[in-house]
Amino acid sequence: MSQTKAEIIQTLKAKKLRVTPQRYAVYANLLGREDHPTAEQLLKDLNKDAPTSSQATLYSSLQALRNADLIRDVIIEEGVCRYDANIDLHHHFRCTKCGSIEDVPWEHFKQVEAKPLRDGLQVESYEVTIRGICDRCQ
Amino acid sequence: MSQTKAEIIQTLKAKKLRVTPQRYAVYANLLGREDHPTAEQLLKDLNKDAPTSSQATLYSSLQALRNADLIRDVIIEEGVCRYDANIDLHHHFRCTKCGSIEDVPWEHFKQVEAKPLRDGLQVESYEVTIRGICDRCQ
DNA sequence: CTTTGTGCAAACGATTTGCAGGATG
DNA sequence: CATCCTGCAAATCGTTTGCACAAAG
Repeated sequence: MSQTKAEIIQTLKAKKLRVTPQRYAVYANLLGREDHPTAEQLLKDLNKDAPTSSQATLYSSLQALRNADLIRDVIIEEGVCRYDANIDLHHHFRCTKCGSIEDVPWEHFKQVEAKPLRDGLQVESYEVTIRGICDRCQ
Repeated sequence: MSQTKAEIIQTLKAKKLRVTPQRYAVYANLLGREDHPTAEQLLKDLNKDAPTSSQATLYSSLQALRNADLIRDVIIEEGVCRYDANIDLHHHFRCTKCGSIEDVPWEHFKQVEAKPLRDGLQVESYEVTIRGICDRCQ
């Protein structure tokens, strides 16, 4: 999963995205974490040491990366959108106590697809969302 | 599923909710439909013929009904919350073209629960979200 | 008559947008 | 050097809140 700076830049170029420091920083940051941050958390982290991106630019970077299928939204709680640089199929677990979210490997619910849906519905994708208490919060 | 006015009022009282015309209207409306409306859609429908509820009251009614476990949120798309008077376990299908949402019976993915999650995670609930194209949009 | 709900309007938080200047390819 | 990006501030959208009045039990 870990990519070098040059590799990340290559990925962006391959998607025909202009490589700016802000856009690079957003994508590199998301690639380096698995906690599905909100825009606010992401922005705080990006600007932790030195100012890196404004709020407006962050949202525009996220939109560009999403359109290029490099990241995806995670809609799992009300009001906020979370972002995920893992675009492989997977499910999510959300702790109802601390709100943390973690990936659940696709294989965990592989059997789901076995069951066909009623005729007339064309399925594009599906995903299992699990809610519960995580290790730390027990 | 269909309930008489008296039955609905009984349900509200049983949950120790004060029965106001607004609260009754919201719950009765949600019981009478299966399309998981947003607050905006609900409000428009409630006030279609005669003014029934203000926006602020609608949200407060929804909150009261949710706290009483008579309705539940459906978080399936960005930015808006949808409401559902069907509190039985079930899954959801969302049409990526028209945005409509429909229920998928619990039995459809009954097999999901067979698979145990890793130790340390305590599961409270889970739900499958399917995205695709509905009958009308094909 | 005590408690809780209602409706208005203002407040709020997350995200989007218009626009002038700046950086990228 | 044409195109696209950035950052600021204002705008927008869904939802929440403060408060004076009204209705429910």
